[in-house]
Amino acid sequence: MNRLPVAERREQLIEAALAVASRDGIDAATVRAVAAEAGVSLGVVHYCFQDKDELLRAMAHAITSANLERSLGELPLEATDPESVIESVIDALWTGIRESRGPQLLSYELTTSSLRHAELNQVAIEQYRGQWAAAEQVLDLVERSAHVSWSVPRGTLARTIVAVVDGFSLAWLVDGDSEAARNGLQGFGRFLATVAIPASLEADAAATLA
Amino acid sequence: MNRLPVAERREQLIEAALAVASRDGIDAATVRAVAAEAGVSLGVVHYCFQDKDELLRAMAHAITSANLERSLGELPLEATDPESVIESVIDALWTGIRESRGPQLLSYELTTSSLRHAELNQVAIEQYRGQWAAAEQVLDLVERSAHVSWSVPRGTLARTIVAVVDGFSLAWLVDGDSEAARNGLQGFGRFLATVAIPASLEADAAATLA
DNA sequence: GGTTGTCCTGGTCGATTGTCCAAGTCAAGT
DNA sequence: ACTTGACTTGGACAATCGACCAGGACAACC
Repeated sequence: MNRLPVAERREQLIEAALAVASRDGIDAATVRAVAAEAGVSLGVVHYCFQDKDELLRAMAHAITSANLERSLGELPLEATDPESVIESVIDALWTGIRESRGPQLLSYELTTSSLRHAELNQVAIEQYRGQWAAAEQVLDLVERSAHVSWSVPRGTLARTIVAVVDGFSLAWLVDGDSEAARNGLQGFGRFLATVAIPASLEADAAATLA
Repeated sequence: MNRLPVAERREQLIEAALAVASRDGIDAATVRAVAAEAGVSLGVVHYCFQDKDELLRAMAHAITSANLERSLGELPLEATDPESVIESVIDALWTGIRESRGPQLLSYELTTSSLRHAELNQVAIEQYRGQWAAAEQVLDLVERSAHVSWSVPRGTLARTIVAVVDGFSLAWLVDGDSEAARNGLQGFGRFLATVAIPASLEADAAATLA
């Protein structure tokens, strides 16, 4: 095999761990399986990572980042009325989820594992801090492109968004009913629209005054 | 130790497995740990269960039943207006959840494990079929005691309820913020009230006609 | 060309796991 | 009292795991 500087080898092993764990579950991501997936001999893993836990933490960090990029990457916004903006945002979000079943399931496995094993202590809370922040960014986006503000505190609303997406995603992982998940999320989107108050009047007035 | 007929011994072992797994996680529920928790020697487990998987399936069935009983057991209903009924139902439900952190986390561990391991294939879908049915029963209850019907199909609404409760529960398991979870669920309850249409007129009319 | 340090090899170790078994114990029925 | 069958015991087994190490291979630099 070709020699690599340790930093690049780490990235490769993280990718391999992600592939194994997404495909076969977190329990299948043994040191040996990861080494085999990367086409590397056993000792390399312990040369690049002190622990198996350090590898898992790095993998968790990687998948969390990937999830956030996927959530915020697309978002084509053309419409301006709140209902349409929210609908298209949810559609893009849900499409991203349903196309990554393995990583999605792995995320929940990581969350529960983190809550049980002290070595992965910070993983779960980092996942959710990231998701809550991402949800707030989505709220910002809708605010700006639909010219609305929210009648509910942003933090509360962001937490609700994450909870609802989590809940429907989990149910979809179990029974595979994509239509039910999509419909449920769109129903939540219509609720979201009811707590969006048109800010055009006050905003325009403020802009005019300035 | 005292001798027991195999049926009772099975129940005892299921309880022991539930205790170990709720306290230390599903991975800690090894055959040896369960036997030790029950104060029984190693071979007894394989005398009562063919597999470790059969024990885990029995444990999953037990915790699912327990969760459903907990969700439907209490529910003190005095108020008659939809908002109050829904509020008290959600309060009781959330109280039940926050007082059983271990079993709640174990439920999610079982769900993800079921989705990865073929031996636990049916566990997750049974969990959710039970929860969806329970949510429909709660909707029935609210219907009858608040004299409303729903402007959204029951199945859809039940699925949404389970998703929202799941989502907020998971977030609470991660960051432990009980107030945020309670507020979020009550906010969802107020949304639920908006899709409840007062059926008193038609119901009374129908009753009068009959 | 020799030296130094980085990177890789593949085998070994102890611990833990699920599974199995030969033997022991005890209560019930004859 | 004795036999039968149900229940229990505790050790042994192979498999798998994370961790470790002595040494080989290679590139870069003096």
